[in-house]
Amino acid sequence: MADQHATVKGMNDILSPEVSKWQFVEEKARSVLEAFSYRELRTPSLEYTPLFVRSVGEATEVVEKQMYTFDDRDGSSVTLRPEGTAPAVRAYVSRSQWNREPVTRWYYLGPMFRHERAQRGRLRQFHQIGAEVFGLNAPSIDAEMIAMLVGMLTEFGLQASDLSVTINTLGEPDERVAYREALRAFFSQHVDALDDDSRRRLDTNPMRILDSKNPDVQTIAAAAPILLDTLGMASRERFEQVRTQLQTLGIDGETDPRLVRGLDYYTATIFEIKAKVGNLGSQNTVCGGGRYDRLVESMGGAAIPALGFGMGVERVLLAMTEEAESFEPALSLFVAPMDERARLWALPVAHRLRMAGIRVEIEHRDTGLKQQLKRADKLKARLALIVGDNELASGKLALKDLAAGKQHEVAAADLEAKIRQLLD
RNA sequence: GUGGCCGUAGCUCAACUGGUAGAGCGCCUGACUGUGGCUCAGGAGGUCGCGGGUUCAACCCCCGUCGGUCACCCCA
Repeated sequence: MADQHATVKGMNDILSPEVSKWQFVEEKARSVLEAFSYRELRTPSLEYTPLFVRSVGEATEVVEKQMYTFDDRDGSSVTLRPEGTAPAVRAYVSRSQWNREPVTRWYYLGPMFRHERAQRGRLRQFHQIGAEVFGLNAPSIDAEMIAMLVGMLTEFGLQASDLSVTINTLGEPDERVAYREALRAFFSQHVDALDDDSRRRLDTNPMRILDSKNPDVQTIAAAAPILLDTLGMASRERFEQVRTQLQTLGIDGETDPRLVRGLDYYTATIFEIKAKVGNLGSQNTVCGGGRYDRLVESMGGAAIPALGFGMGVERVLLAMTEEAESFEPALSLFVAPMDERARLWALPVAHRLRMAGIRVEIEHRDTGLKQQLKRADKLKARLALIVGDNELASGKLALKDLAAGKQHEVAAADLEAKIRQLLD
């Protein structure tokens, strides 16, 4: 397949009927987000490289080896966005949004790019539905967002019982730094028992050792200090309030003290939702996010707290077990002209119906009625309009209800009304 | 980035562990000339992912490459 028709590895065409499932998810997502008072934000796909290096973090996997970075023609380094928060923050800061609006809720929907080893649920061009809230730091907004996500996934047709919500808190940056040192000290005592990955993380990000899947490392990690225990009263109380309010909203989120995030900007509450159903492989995290209370300020803005999430559209689609075909829109009417003259007469009729919002297909090829009805059937048309010499002569059109097998004689003037009546 | 498995018609797969490819579904056409879904009969469609090697001979063996997939890693 490495020919001139190949797509770039990990990047796919999306066509019907699959695209119908995409549209369904996108429409549902939009309506839920709009209901929660978010407005859409559209940012460029390409940004100057330092934006991601500074916000996502220099030592993160994403920045170190997954970004599509190249020199633009003028020599400046640019990067295809690997995630949506940094561009949103850039947009927020660049127009001093906090001066215009104390609380900003933005959502976005679009392709992200990460050069990873592709597998099921992990593409190089993948799509995220995401949102950011700037200017709020009450625990209730954290709970609101998580509950909204569960609600959105439910709207997609997933059962709440098939989702698992995990939450944790990373505390404030200074608390995190202290904890990191504590962990480093702890694991340093057990260096001999650590695998290579974990040893490497001892320097770069000791918190990641905690969610190692190596059983030996897990045994040691079980005795490691717990972040939550080391946090100050304020952080712990805040987290407790998030948990309580989540319960109020009917969400039973499980606290996982080992949950960490791979992007550096996160603070305080972080969360993840996994889907336990569908065709997801090991990549079953459907969405994740958290607070990033220092990012706006560190990007040159005011000290504005914020939080956000990213949801992987491909993964949501895999979790949804319904066939893509079932999301395909039905064809309302197939117009079958018997010959050139009939087609000439029928085309403007079809045009008017289409402009009236009815989904209509008309045969443009010279083919017999039998073939046309077969085609109508294939297209799952609800109705067929037969136009031939008889109809043109009598002025009575033949409108056939394909499912019922009943044919109706209709005057041209009554056509639209009759169609709407039969479609109900 | 590391390791395993896989790659044959549009789709799902088959071809005695070497002798130059088949089925089902789908698609097209027809079964007395203006009526579909069922049935029947025909038909089109494959450089066996690509390149190289071994061999008298390769879809089947070897190497490389591209793609997919699973696990690790990472994350949405």
